[in-house]
Amino acid sequence: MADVASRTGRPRRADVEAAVLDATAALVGDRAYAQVTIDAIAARAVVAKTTIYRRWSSKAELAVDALARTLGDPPVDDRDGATAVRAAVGWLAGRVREPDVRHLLVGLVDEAGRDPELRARLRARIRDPFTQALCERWEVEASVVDLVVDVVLGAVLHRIAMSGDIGDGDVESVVDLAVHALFRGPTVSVEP
Amino acid sequence: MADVASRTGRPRRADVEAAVLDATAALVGDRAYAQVTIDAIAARAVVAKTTIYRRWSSKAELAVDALARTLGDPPVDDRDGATAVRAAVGWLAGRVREPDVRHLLVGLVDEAGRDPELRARLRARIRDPFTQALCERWEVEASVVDLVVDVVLGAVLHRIAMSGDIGDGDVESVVDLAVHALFRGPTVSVEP
Amino acid sequence: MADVASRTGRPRRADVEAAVLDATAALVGDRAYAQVTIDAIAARAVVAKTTIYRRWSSKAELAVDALARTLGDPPVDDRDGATAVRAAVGWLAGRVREPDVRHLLVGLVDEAGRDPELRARLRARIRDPFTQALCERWEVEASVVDLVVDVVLGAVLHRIAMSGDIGDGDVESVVDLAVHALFRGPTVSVEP
Amino acid sequence: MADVASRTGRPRRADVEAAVLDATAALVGDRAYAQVTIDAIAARAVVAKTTIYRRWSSKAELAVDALARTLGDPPVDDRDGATAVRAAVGWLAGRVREPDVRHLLVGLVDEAGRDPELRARLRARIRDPFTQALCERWEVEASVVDLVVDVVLGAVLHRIAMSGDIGDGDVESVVDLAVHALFRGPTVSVEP
DNA sequence: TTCTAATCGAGACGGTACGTCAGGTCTTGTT
DNA sequence: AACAAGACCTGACGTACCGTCTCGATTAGAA
Repeated sequence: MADVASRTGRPRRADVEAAVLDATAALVGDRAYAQVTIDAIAARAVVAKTTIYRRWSSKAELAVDALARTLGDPPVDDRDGATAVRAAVGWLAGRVREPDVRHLLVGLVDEAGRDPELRARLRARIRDPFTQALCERWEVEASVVDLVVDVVLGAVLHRIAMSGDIGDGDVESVVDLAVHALFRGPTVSVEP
Repeated sequence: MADVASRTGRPRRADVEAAVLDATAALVGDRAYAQVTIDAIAARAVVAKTTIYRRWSSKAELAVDALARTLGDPPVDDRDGATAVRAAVGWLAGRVREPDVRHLLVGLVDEAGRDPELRARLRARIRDPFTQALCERWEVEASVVDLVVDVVLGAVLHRIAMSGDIGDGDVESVVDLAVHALFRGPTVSVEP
Repeated sequence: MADVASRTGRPRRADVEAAVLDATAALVGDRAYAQVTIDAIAARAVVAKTTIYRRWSSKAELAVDALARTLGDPPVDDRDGATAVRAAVGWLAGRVREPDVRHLLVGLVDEAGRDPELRARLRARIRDPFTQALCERWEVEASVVDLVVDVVLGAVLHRIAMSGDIGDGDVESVVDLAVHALFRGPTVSVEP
Repeated sequence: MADVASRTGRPRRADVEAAVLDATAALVGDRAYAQVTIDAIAARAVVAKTTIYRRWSSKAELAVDALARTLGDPPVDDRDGATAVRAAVGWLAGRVREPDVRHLLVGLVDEAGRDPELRARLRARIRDPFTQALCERWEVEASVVDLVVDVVLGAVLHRIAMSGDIGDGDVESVVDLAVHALFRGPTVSVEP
């Protein structure tokens, strides 16, 4: 979406964006993203379908923004480095277990496979902000954090997709695994 | 599918199954799972659509079988325990990077989120055989292997979905991470 | 539409065509053709929209068939030449005054202006059969009959479009005018 | 349209009306009335869509005015009564053969069927002026002229709609037919 | 050999969502 | 006020795919 509004013409309704994104998140909390129709989103947001297509060129773009909004930012944490990082990663893992975040992310991962632009958008809006937030506060390398994020998100999503759910213990395990790699470095091979 | 062929009536063509599964894998190698239509599969396999639906009740079920067939079995390995296990997990990670396996799996993960039966089928045909193969030959607990598989598959898939590709080094990292957990136990440090 | 049904595959439902054409005529009796939606026709005929589009490539083609069916054939007439011809033309004029025939014809005339194929279809299905029926029974030239038909239909339609209705006397006048030309020849100029 | 300009506020641009009507006529010369969008007219007239809707309440009203402007008035003719009347009717027939006049009229006829106000407007702006011009100069009854006009316009339009074009001879025939009725009276022979 | 029952090919069918388009209304800032 | 620009709502469009169905034509084993 354009960052600068054009100077002329009727300005865009300011509340439309939030209404549509919230409607999307709400509907996606009940059923999977593929089951949520643009018409249903429009109806719930009390907005015309054409208004949605004027702002987002596809369902996927809309989903990225809805995900970014629903996901939110990790809570601030003043504790010691390792502890705080672990908390942040754990928060992310917890968010992905929620139905709305999960449904959006899974649906997008499916479509991202066939759309490079969507991938870039997904990185820019979802992963990068989280990674940056961590890097700004503690001394960690961005590329390593990216991998940690992918491991955590991927593992949790895949586990739920395969088993319908994931236990608290398994989430802990995955987070531990990833954070351990983050600090010790990921190349701790089993062989001597 | 029926295990026993009925005694009367025209017998089913024996070569149909392989032709359809191969056609599915071939088409899914080029485009994403959602882009591959049943009609296209039927046309490529030179088979009627009805013939497909007589054997598989839905596109998803067909995809599971196609995935199982395309994925194949891990190569036999006579080496020492830890080394062989790592090789097996590494082989799995390598297979998931291939477009056909990846597209099928991602598409199925999407649908599995809203279909418990599909989840069960997916576990039974894809994850369990692999887990069993490992458990039979080496002393590892099934539930731990399951988690390792989910971590590896999920991480690799998610990485590719986010970045379009995954480097050899990152694959190594993920496999190391997972195998390390497999032997040390995943509960490295739940408490701070 | 294809005259010969293909030998293979599920045969087309025989009653669909009549149901759709009747539904079209019925709906077009109430409102103008442009106001009648394909969805409404499908709903009234208890048929899927796709089924309609399988048989008719556009709303206009459907309308031509609906018009041909609704219009019907001129009643048989054993009387003397001139009298019978006048009766036939009068019958045509009377039919065009009916809302369903009128709405269909006006809507088609509008679209025919931008579609040569539709024009040909319109001639073949509507005007030619009527002209032929007259030529077969009495000694009249086809091209002259065509012109007479165009004069009668055009005049009645235009009159109704301009005034909302046309009186019985005016219909008589138009028919007389046209039939007079038919027998005396149209080139009876006012000048000597 | 308002007859008196209000005293306060910015005065209306005087050249807008002509620009819009000309743009309409020009666009309608190429494609059919239904294919010409208000946005296209606005763009061609270098005028905002709101400016158009401030003057005309609908596309149809605009089209009526555009038609009246494009059609123009019959040329003055000082010859003897019958000859001049025939020339005037012939001029009208000739004008209707032009693409712009024809497209506008056909499109309006379609819409007039469902809109009584449009019918009245069409009569007042198109048919009545022509009829009056004839009545003022020669001794003919208005209602008869109206019928003649409807016959000529209807016949020519319908002929073109059915055949794509109309030959000069056929136009002559139609005009002769109509004018003949005008002078002899239309009730040549209602009874057999 | 004839009968029987299931398979196969071909394609019609119902249903659901898609993304687009045009008419007409409304809301800004500018003249 | 009028105007330019463009957002907005409404309603219909024609398309695509899924999964079901109905035919005629096969193709075996059973009677």
